[in-house]
Amino acid sequence: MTRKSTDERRAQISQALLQVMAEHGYANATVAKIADEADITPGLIHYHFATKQAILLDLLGRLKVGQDAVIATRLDGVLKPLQKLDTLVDAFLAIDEYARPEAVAAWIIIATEAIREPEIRQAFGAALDSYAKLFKEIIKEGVEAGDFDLGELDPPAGVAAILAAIQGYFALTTTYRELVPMASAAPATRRMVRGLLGIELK
Amino acid sequence: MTRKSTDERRAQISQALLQVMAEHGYANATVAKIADEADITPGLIHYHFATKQAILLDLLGRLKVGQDAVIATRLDGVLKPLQKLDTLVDAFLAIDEYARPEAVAAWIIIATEAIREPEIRQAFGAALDSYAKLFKEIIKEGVEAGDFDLGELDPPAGVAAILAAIQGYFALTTTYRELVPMASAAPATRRMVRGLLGIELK
Amino acid sequence: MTRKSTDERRAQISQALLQVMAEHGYANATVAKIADEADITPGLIHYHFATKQAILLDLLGRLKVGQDAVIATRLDGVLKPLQKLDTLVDAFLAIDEYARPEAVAAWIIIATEAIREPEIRQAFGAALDSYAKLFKEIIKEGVEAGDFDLGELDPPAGVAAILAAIQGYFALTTTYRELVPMASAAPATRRMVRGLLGIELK
Amino acid sequence: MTRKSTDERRAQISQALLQVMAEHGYANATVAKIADEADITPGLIHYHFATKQAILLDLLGRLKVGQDAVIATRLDGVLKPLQKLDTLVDAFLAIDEYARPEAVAAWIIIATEAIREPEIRQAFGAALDSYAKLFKEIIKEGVEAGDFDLGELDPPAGVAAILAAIQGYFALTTTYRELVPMASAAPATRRMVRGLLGIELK
DNA sequence: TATGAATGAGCGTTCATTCAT
DNA sequence: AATGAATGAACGCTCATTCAT
Repeated sequence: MTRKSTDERRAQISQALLQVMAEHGYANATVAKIADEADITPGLIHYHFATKQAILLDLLGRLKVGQDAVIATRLDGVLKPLQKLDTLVDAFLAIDEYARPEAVAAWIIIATEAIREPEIRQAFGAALDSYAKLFKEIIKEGVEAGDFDLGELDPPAGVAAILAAIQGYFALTTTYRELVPMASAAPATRRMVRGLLGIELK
Repeated sequence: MTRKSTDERRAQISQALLQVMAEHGYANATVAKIADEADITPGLIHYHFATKQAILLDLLGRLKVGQDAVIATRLDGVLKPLQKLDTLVDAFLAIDEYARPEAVAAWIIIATEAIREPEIRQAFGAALDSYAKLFKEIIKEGVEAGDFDLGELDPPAGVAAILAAIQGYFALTTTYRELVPMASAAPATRRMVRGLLGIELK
Repeated sequence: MTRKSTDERRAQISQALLQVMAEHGYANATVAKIADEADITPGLIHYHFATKQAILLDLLGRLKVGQDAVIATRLDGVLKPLQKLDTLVDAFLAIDEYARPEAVAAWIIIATEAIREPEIRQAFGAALDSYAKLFKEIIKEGVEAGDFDLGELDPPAGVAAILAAIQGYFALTTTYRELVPMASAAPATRRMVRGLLGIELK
Repeated sequence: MTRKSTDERRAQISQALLQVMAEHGYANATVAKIADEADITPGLIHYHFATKQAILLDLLGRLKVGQDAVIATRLDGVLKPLQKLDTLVDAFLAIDEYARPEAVAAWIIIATEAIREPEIRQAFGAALDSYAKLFKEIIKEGVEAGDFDLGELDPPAGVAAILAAIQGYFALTTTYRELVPMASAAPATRRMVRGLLGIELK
């Protein structure tokens, strides 16, 4: 076995969990399967991670960091609130919506695991909060500029709606892709966002 | 233990799974816990269901039947397509969006389990299809009547968008309720539906 | 596998632990070895006992109950304090001192396990306390009757000394029997008791 | 890490085992914990000791050497057999009976480990033999001088009794100290020794 | 001498399922 | 229809030991 640094191994193990989980779910992503996927021994996994759950938390962190990087890159130079929202929606759902299906699957598996596991719930909630904050700032910006009109709703409700649409597309494309026409998620969500924010469709 | 008819027992066991699953997830909903919740013995569960998965499938069927009944009742007498959509959205998300949180939790747990278990995937897909068909007919009706304008999208894309929003709200309220303002899901979704279908907000 | 009542099984499993522990110690008395000794499966052990430690506690209880029965029988009809003490010393150390070496080994293994395991410490302490109480009453009786003279010591110190002698003989006969001449433990302890209590040897 | 001579390291590791064992027992004194206590790495432990058991044997040797030194010092200049016995009893049990509780705990843990591990049994037996020889010579001396009268017992039986009392006090103070009144072990044992050897208490 | 990543055998425990009653 | 003892395969995890560096 070639020796690797701790961080390399941790990344490798998290990726192995990602792959295995996409096929088997979390509970059935056994340490043995993860080890097999990573081509290492189960003992080594527990040398780098105290528990299986710790791998999931590490994976969640890496998914978040990766997505944050994508968002930051795409958002760079975008000025208008509506364009920012479109960019964000694209970052989550656009053409590459099928690009990393395992990552999307992992996301909704983590969400489900968060129901019953407080530590995961907390980490998942923190990630969601971070995205929510991003959306909220943009929506407030648009409201203040007079571009957006939420009607009887307040910005947090608008944020929740957008996140729900994204999360729902994640779930649908992962569990029952046949229902979602190719490349329809981002444009449909853009239309929904406009309805939500009281913006005239041209 | 008083003897009960097979169907009563099956319903009782499915409900017990619903309760246990809401707290522990599917994998950790052990037969012993289900038996405990149902106040019967593990052996009896396997007298009525060959496998644990069979209980989940039975539960899914009962959830569907129950929801169908609610929808049929609410939809009765509603004529206009947009009103029908609003009624459906309400049936899924309205004030009683928190009314049966265990049932909602069960739904998204089943969705996640569908990722890896073909038989569950099929049953879950059938349930989704049934709802999709309902939405599609209404959308087509609205499009033909000239009430709806999907722009570059086709009806299946519109259906997927609405189902995504509903599914996403289910997930969000179950995993991270703090993010979703009380009673905002249905009105926000109504606004999104209008945007999606190109309907002017009054 | 013939079916047995829970209590029969529990007794059988505790006895199996006793046997295995005498040869391998507690840590190396694996559930697999215990199951093998009892001619059952590891799963069945955990059907009757939640943890391996629970078996040890059960065994301790059964050892105590057995020893208490022996003591009660022997003490029956004995009136004088010194005779009572001799009878007790005999009950612990006499000719049958080698009769159940596994039980004696189990006792000192439990004592050692008590060092680090609070729950075992508590149960072991309770058993010791029960014996201590017995000795203390007899010593007080003898002191009040003017038969015993502890010098500068108080009854608890006398009790501790007797228990130490018994415990020490248990340890020595179990770990290094060659050092203890056959059948010398009880008579030597009787002499020590007399010295402790200031009684003239005839 | 500053480099140290082999013997320094071995002593350091043995002491670390002593500390860890007092809290966790032998089986649970993992090499990792020992390394942690010694502030070195697990690998280095196996550079200095082939096996974990070898550390225990080394520790036993060091405990013996230390105790021998204490005994030699205390015994220096003591002439009469009974005074020698008192001095020895004190060396094992006197006021400093609580002085090095870890060492006492280690001793009885080693005794228990000796039950199942031949190599440890042998080393432990050799240590005991050495103490037994010491006691035996003194007892013989006293018998020949007419100071001691063992009654029906022979010197080895007397030796065993004294060692049992000491070992028993070790066990009791380690596992259930509440039972042993402060500073009572040595005086009580002195009285027991007198009874054993037929010496009139003044 | 020293490190710490890596191994692999084995541990206590869980649990869906079976089956004698 | 119902019980609950029993099975056996698998699980997450531990740890003494090895070894490349």
